[in-house]
Amino acid sequence: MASRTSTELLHPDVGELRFTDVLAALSDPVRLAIVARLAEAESEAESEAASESGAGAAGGELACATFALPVSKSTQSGHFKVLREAGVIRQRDEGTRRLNRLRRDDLDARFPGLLDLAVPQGRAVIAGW
Amino acid sequence: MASRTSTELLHPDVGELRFTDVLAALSDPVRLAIVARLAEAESEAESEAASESGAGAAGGELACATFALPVSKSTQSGHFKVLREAGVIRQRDEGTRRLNRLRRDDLDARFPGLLDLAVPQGRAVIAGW
DNA sequence: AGCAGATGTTCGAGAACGCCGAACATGTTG
DNA sequence: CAACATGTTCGGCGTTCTCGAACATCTGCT
Repeated sequence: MASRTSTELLHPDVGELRFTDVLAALSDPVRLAIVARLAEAESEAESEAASESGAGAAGGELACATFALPVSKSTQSGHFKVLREAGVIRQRDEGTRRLNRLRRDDLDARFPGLLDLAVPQGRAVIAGW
Repeated sequence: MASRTSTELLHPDVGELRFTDVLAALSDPVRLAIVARLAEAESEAESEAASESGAGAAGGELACATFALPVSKSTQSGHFKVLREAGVIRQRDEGTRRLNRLRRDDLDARFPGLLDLAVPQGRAVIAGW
């Protein structure tokens, strides 16, 4: 899985984030849906931490396979890669799964309001499926 | 001039604006620079109307040729077309020139805050030239 | 009217990118 | 170890982007 040869997952630093790359990453319905689902998982993790329950997406992380996307697996892989290299999500490997988390803090710091705009749009995409 | 065969310039209605198309339109440095210049022309026209002077970009409109862009003319034509069909700008023909204006009202109505985010980024692009 | 210049668009070719199925790599489980 | 599950990589195919060259339309000048 996850190409454990020697290459590590490259994530741009907060200061490295390029507006055009982030917009390009968010300008696709599938990727927008991914972002919306991650935002949902994020808030779920928050409320669960407050209520001390134990299920759900721990830490707001979701594996790639948990998204039921209407594209092939290889295309999904490409979409996650675009989001990661643009700095929209952060990925880490755990066992056979690759966990994804939204980089909300970094995005809010550099482009305040953008995620608040994109997430509802992503939800609308999902609603149309 | 502007292809006066029979096809009129098609502009999407405010309700027709698609988030993904707008983001894709804004995810290019050249187009971002165009938007920033139009925003500048817009505010110039505003202050001039207040002071009753007469020069500058009337009504916040700028002809395609007034942008000194580092791409070929045909590519510029394509960029303006993308912006228009995404609903970011409105174009109208006057004589031999095609005048462009930012659709700020429509964009602010559908995606509030997006232009406020994009315009400074476009200015940064111009500053790097 | 006629012709030259200015402003944009369209066309054709070559490069770059996106999506897919198939094959591969890695980790987990019985 | 074998079967399975999760993702990535590869090669092909179609779409999209960019450019120069040619074309179309309007304005001015003579």
